[in-house]
Amino acid sequence: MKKVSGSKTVKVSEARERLEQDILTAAKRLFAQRGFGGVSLDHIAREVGASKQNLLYYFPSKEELYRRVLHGVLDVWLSYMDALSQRQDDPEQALREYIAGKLRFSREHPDDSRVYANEVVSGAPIFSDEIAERVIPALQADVAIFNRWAEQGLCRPVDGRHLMILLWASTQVYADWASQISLVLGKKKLGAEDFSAAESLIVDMVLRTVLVTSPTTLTK
Amino acid sequence: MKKVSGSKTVKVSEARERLEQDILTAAKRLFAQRGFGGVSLDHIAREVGASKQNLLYYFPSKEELYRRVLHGVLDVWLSYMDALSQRQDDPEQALREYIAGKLRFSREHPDDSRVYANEVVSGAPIFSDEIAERVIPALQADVAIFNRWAEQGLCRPVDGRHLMILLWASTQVYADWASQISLVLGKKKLGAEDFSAAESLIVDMVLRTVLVTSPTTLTK
DNA sequence: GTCTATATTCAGATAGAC
DNA sequence: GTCTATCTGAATATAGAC
Repeated sequence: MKKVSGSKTVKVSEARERLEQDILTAAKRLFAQRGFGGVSLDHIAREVGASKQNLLYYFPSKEELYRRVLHGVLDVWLSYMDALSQRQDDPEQALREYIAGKLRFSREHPDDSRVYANEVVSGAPIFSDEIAERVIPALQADVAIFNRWAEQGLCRPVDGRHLMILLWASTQVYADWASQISLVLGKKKLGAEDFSAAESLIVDMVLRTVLVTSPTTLTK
Repeated sequence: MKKVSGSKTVKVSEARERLEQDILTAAKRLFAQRGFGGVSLDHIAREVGASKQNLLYYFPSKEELYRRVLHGVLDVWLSYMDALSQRQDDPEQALREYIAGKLRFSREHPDDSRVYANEVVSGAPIFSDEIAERVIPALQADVAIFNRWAEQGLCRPVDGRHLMILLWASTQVYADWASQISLVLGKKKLGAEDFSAAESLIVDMVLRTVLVTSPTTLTK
């Protein structure tokens, strides 16, 4: 459809895709906030100025819409966590970039993070297959890279699996728990300075724990 | 009612309290798994072998039931996080006990942790007042204790607020993300050995980061 | 593609008999 | 306290006109 050259067909198709995207975006925000069961099609439809019948023209069912949202979320999630494999020769730099990337994800895509969190907290009833097939291999690849560093004597031999768990936990919390963190920090919304304070601390802790040699720059 | 000495009244009252507790427990498990919007009164009622009308005799509405569940969850949550204030003279021991306590909470009360997580991820629409009144002061007290240690030179001057955030994130993740962590560790259910591995790593990282003097026992 | 109309099921909640 | 019956609204989903 996209490649049809008749200008009218293209226009219609573009409009269609725009609405489809709008629906996905609105659905993502609402699912992030209230979970699958807490959102109605009517609610999503009103958000994009359409009717729920119209919405069911684009997506065959609510669950299918949710799957589509989750699928997109996973794409984004995974795209932010390939830093370890990119700098396989330099643990310090790789870890720094990994932490920075995951925090950037929390900052730039909080709704994606929350949809994912909602699904995992619920035991991933709908998406366990895709998580097992796409997320777990990626995580295990990171663990493997870390373990290789340890074998090569580039890192202290800490448990790579638990280290990775700690890394997502401490970075994603800035998206998923933003409401409570705001209260603790005494501000309405988290800002760039909060994310960089978080980054400093996490990097500091991780490098102190895993590096054999003294890292290049740490707080004194 | 509880103090009435007539045996019949006591019995009835006991039965009533038992059912009320059963409802609260079942509701907690279901809310933990599917969030407020994902659970119906019918669902909860079936779980305890009662009718939903009967359930509404004990609790005036679904939201009120949810509030009661959340209130109980908060009691438990807070009871596991007063370790810092208990050992104000000894940062190392206090931090060790705090981490151990929070991990014990994740292990012993995963549903409580998940109900709380669900509520916070959703932006705490129903419970923000109680969180602001009960949780935040407790957290700020911990931050204050930590900052005092830093002033006294007992700890390095890291940001106490972000340190506390990292501490709940890295401990609660073992309850809230259990389904995904199980997949990474390649086992059906998390066991004692997984929690102690987590504890070792977290304690190791925190002590390396905040202590001025060398801690008593760390991995080499 | 979007609209009106509607089928159907299920939700939370209430009333009243026992 | 628990039951049957019922109200009311909302939810997902479908059918058919335009």
